[in-house]
Amino acid sequence: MTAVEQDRNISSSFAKGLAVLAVFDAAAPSMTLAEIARRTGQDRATARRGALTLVQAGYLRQDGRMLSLTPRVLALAGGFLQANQFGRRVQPVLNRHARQMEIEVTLAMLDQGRVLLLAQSTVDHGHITYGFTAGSHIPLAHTSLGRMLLAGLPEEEAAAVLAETGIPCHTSQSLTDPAAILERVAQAREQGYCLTDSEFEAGITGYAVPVSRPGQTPIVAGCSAPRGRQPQADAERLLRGLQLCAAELRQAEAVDHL
Amino acid sequence: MTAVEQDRNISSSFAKGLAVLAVFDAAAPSMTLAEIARRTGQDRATARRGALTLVQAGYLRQDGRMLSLTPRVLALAGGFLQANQFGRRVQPVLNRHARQMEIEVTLAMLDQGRVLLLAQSTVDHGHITYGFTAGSHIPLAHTSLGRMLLAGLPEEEAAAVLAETGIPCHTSQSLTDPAAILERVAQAREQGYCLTDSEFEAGITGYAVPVSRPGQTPIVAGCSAPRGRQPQADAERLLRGLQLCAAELRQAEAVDHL
DNA sequence: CGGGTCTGTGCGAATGCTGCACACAATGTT
DNA sequence: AACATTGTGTGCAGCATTCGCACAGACCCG
Repeated sequence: MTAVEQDRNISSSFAKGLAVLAVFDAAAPSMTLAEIARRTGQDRATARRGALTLVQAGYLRQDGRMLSLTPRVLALAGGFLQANQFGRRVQPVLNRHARQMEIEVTLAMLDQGRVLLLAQSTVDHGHITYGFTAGSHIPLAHTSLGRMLLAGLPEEEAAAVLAETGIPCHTSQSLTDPAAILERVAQAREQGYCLTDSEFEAGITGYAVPVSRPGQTPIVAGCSAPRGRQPQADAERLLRGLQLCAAELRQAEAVDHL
Repeated sequence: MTAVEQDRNISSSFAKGLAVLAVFDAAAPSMTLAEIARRTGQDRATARRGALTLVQAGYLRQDGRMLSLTPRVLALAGGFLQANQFGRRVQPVLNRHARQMEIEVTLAMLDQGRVLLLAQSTVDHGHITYGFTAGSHIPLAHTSLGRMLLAGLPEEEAAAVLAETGIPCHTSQSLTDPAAILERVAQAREQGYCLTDSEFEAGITGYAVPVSRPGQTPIVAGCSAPRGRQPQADAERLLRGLQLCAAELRQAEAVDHL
C-alpha cells in the first residue's frame, strides 16, 4: 500500500473483496456495511464497493441495510466437492459407519488455526444434532478433532499453530495451559487417537482418529456424544468404528490430495 | 470498460477475480492458467493475477501448472449454512423423511438457469449414489426438480428463463421443444408436483414437490429412483413422503428467506 | 525437430481505486 | 423531544494499480 511495493502479481482490491466475503460466518451471519468495514479493517467506502460487487455477482443479498450470504455461495463449495468426488467417495463411507455406530461422524482438517469441517454423516439417529455442517469452523485447542489434527503436524509446528491462535476457554474443564494441551496432543500422536471430555461442551466426550497418512496434510475423523454410563466401553466401541471408517477412507484414497 | 461508464460502486477487478473462482466446477475441477483465461474471457495476465491472489488467500492451490480449489472454499459455504441453521433445521428433516422413504431427498433452488442443490439427505440404503452434493448444479429442463422450480415462477418468467438457458438433450426421451417442456411445467404448477421419466438419466424417474410458499423464491424438494414394477404405487408413496417433508420444512420456516 | 501451447515478466499508459470529508437518514438514549 | 450515536450515500483529486500487449523461454506432442 504505502511503504513496501506490493507484489504486482497480486490484485489487492480482489483480495480485499474476498475478505469481505469471508467475514460472514456463524457469528455474524448478516451485517451492516459499517460492521463489515470494521471487521475487515477496510475503509467504509472500500468495503461498500466490495459488498456491492458481491451483491451484483449474486453472492450477497441486501435486505434493507443488512447484508447476508445467498445460497449461491454453495456453488463455490460445490465445485470443490464434485472435484473430489465427495458425494461418491466420502459421504457414503461416513454415512455407513455412522449408521453402524449410531452416531454422527465428521471429517475435518486444519484451516487458519481452526478446525474446518469437511463432511459430516447425515444419518438419522435419535440423538442431538449439534448443527454443525460441512464448512463450519470449530475450535482447535479443546476439541478432539483439533488435537488430533495438531498431532498430525510435526511437534514444533503444532506448538506454533497453537501459539498463534490463542486459547479460549469454553467450559470449566477446558485446559488453558498451552503446554498441557500440547501434552495431550503428543499423547494423541502416540496413541493414534484422541479423547476429550467436557472441554468444549460440558458433559460431551469427543473422539477422533487420523485419516491421512503421515506426512500428508492432516485429516481426521471424529464423533462426539454425551458421556454415558460406561465411558470405557463407549470409547472402545466408537474408536474402533472410527478406525474402520478412517481405514476405508484411506484405502479409497478419498482424501489424499486435499 | 470502454463505452459505458462502469458503476463506480462496483469493483471490476474484484468481479473478475470472482469469475475466476467461479469457473471451477464439476466439469473443470482443475485447470491451467490459460484455460481459466479462456473460460472467463479474461486476458491471461488478468486471470493470472486473479488466480495468484486466490492462491495467496488459500482458496486455490497450484500443483505444477494445474490450479484447483482447496477445501477452504467450504468455509464460504459454511457461513451460509450456519446462518440459515441448515444443520439444525433442514438436514435433520431431510434425513428423517429420507430414512422413512428409503430414498435420498434433495432440496434445491434456481441459480443462473440451473438447479442448485442446497442440501441432500443420505440414507444408507443399497441403492446407487448419484454423487451430487450440496452446491452441485444439475440441468433445469429435464429434471423434475428443475421443472418444479420453473413451476414456482410466473408463467412468462419461467418461459424466459428456459429460453435463456437453451435445452440440451441427455437421453432419447428428453423433450426438446420448449413449448412441450413449458406444458409439463404448467402441469406441475397445477398438480402441485412434478414427475419426469428418463429425460435426464435413462430408466430413472424423478419426483419433486414445492417447498416454498407461492410468491417466495421457489424452493423444491425431490428424489429420484430407478423405475420400478409399480410406477403408480411408487409415485404415490414417494410424492406423499415428499409432501410431508415439504410441509414440515414450511412449518419450521426453515427456508423462508433464501 | 518444428509447430503448438503454456508460462513468466516487463512496461507505459490510463483507469480504476482509495480514503477522506460532508450531508443526511435512522436508531436509540437521556 | 432533542440529543448523541451509528449508519449510508456521494463527490472528488491524486496516485497507486491494474490492464493488455508483446517478448522469451519452457514444455508437450506428433
